[in-house]
Amino acid sequence: MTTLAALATPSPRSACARSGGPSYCDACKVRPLAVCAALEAGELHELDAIVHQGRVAAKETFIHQGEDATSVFSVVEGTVRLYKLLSDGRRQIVGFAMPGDFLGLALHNRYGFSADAVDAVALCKFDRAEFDRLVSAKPHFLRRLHEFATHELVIAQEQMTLIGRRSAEERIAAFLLMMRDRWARISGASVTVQLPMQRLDIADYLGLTIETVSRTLTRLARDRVILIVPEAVRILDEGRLAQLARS
Amino acid sequence: MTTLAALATPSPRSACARSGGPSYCDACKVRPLAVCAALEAGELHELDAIVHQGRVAAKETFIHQGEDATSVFSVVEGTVRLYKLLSDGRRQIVGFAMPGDFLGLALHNRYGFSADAVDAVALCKFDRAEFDRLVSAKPHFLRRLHEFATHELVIAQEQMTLIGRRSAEERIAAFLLMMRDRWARISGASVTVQLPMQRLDIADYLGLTIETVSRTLTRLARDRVILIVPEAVRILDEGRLAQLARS
DNA sequence: CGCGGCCTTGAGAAATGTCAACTTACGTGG
DNA sequence: CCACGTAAGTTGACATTTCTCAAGGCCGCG
Repeated sequence: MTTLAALATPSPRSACARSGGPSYCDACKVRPLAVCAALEAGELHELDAIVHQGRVAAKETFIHQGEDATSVFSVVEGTVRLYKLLSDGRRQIVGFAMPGDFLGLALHNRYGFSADAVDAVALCKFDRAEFDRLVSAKPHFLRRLHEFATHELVIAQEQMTLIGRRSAEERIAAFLLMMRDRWARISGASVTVQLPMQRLDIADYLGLTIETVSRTLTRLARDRVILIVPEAVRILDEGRLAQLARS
Repeated sequence: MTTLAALATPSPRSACARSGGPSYCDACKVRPLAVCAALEAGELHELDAIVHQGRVAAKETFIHQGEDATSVFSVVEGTVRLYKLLSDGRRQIVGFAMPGDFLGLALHNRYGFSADAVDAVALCKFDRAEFDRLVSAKPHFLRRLHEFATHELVIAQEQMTLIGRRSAEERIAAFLLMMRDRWARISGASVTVQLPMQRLDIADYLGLTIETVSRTLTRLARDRVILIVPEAVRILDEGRLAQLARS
């Protein structure tokens, strides 16, 4: 139910998404994408020594906005939604974290957002203090973390522009292309864009309502720009979609 | 007209906002707020050796979205607006930079936004390569930069929530309180909130139109929550304003 | 004094939100 | 294996906020 309890597999000192065999981060499938890529083979065991591998079931919350930020995470598998809640229940999803993404940048040691697993998620969890110690000892690791933060900031600024200045159709088109590109980095290009999150999540990410998302997707499908399939969307007319997103 | 030309005062190796006397960063009025605070007295001369002090007149653009990110900046005086332009002229202001703020976080060495001076701006400019060299040599400086980036990210996420999920009135109220708090850090608390930017800037920051901003401010003034004065707003009923912002 | 930039105000339009009904898919238990 | 219940998604009718367009006011500056 809470952060730690949600991380079912206890296995401390286990590997970062190891695929059997000796438990070391060097077997990790997402390492090239993750922050860990900054560490060389010889340094990996230091990370290995403090990592806790975990799984979070779909819909479980493992970061609670406002709580003490005692851990940081690296997503190995699945999709995570990061969001802020207003007192009256309105929600803004500030990002989706996917394999390779780093979670836990926090100010004043408090989480600024909550995080749920969208589908089944596997992640590497680190105690913040231990992680910090490692980061302090390795400037190139800190540099990579800083690159990740900078990247996040750039994405956030683009998201502001999307939400603040673009129409519903433009937002949806841009969202689909963004998801396609993100999956492409992780698992290769495809015209089928996996959408593990539900309509409500898309709505709350784009600053729209679920009905507007549904109607807009339906319209794009009617116009043969996309094909809606369960858990995904197939892009039929990439040029048109890109045009809608730029506009 | 362009980045470098706009930085009128040539004076290389001058101080970061020095107030007369020997030209060194240790006379800088905003140093405690700026990234430079991470450097100790003994290290300051290294920064001093690569800083170029500059001034940018109101409305001049000194960072152009998409161009090579050859410099980074620290704002000393005045207000800067950072924005993204869409091809059809729509604009989203992604932030206002004020004294102590750091500018120039960039991905792939391209600026992701443009930046203009809102009023007369004084800033410290650094060649990115030289700055990077200094950062690489001083992990505690990198750490401070990372803290700044993290802070920016937190702000950006709040801004997303503001734009994506709050009404015009809530946005305006939150904006006024944010500006008040930012000025408080720089120059002390006051019920008079300086607003150096024009209505159009506020609108483009909050994802609204200038008319909606104007109407909303007028309404708040009519309800005696604020008093509108030239270049500023006086907060009359802080409780009410905070309530509107939270809601 | 008159012009131009900025701001305000009003009237009507448009995009998106709200509310409600209905469909579809899926898992559970009879 | 079917019936039911529930969660997610879609669609329609209508409401509301915000935008758009247009006019007018204020004020500093030439």
